[in-house]
Amino acid sequence: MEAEGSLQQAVLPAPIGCRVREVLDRVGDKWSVYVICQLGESPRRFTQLRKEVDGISQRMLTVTLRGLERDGLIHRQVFPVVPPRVEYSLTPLGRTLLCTLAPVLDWAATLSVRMS
Amino acid sequence: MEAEGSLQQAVLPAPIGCRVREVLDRVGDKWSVYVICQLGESPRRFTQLRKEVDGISQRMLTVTLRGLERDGLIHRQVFPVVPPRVEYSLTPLGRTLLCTLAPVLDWAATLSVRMS
DNA sequence: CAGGATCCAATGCGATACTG
DNA sequence: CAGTATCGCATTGGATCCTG
Repeated sequence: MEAEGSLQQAVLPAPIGCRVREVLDRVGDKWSVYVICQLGESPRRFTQLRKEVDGISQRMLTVTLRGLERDGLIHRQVFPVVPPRVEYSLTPLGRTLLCTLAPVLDWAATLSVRMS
Repeated sequence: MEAEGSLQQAVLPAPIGCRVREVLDRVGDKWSVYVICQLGESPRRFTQLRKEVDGISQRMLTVTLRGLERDGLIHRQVFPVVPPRVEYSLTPLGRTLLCTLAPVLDWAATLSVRMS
């Protein structure tokens, strides 16, 4: 990689496009970012997430959580009790992603205001 | 909206998740970000983009460009000549998005290194 | 050159039913 | 409670052919 400096500029080296795609392939689906934002507040249980992430099906919550776990963005902790209790939380890596996403959130918010 | 302050924190208010989805719905498809990165370098013609954005079909390039244009992220300029000449470029809004995306690029790059 | 139109395959996702 | 398994629909995207 030849240019790692001023990423503040609007003009970026081309190969970076692929990099973005890597990220988008991870969190660019319908629910991942939504779930990450929820876990950003505090650890959550399965059913709790299902209520908070509006409209998500039980299947997709499972699929999404599995994917995020496999990518090392969230941690899954099982408590060996009955009834089962499973808590999901962001890993340090997941938190860095959430931080990284913040400017994008901000951009989206600004855009929403303009388009009202 | 109740919290518009410190977006630098890892903990973000929940409703923001929807905001991210708005953005992801716009540029979270397979090719948009890729095209935006290319146009970030300089204006491009259709065929030129098709060569640079590796693997994109002619149909998807058309669809992607139309979408970005409708969302006000890129500008389409037609030169009334034969053979036709059409140039695409980022709008100011598109450039702000590209800037916003920079940290995400950086994050992805770091991640790639770790996972090698 | 820069597309529009059409057809088809792959995937994403929701609904539903069942389980330790 | 926290899942797994199966089905079927809707969307996405690629290939191909055609045009001003």
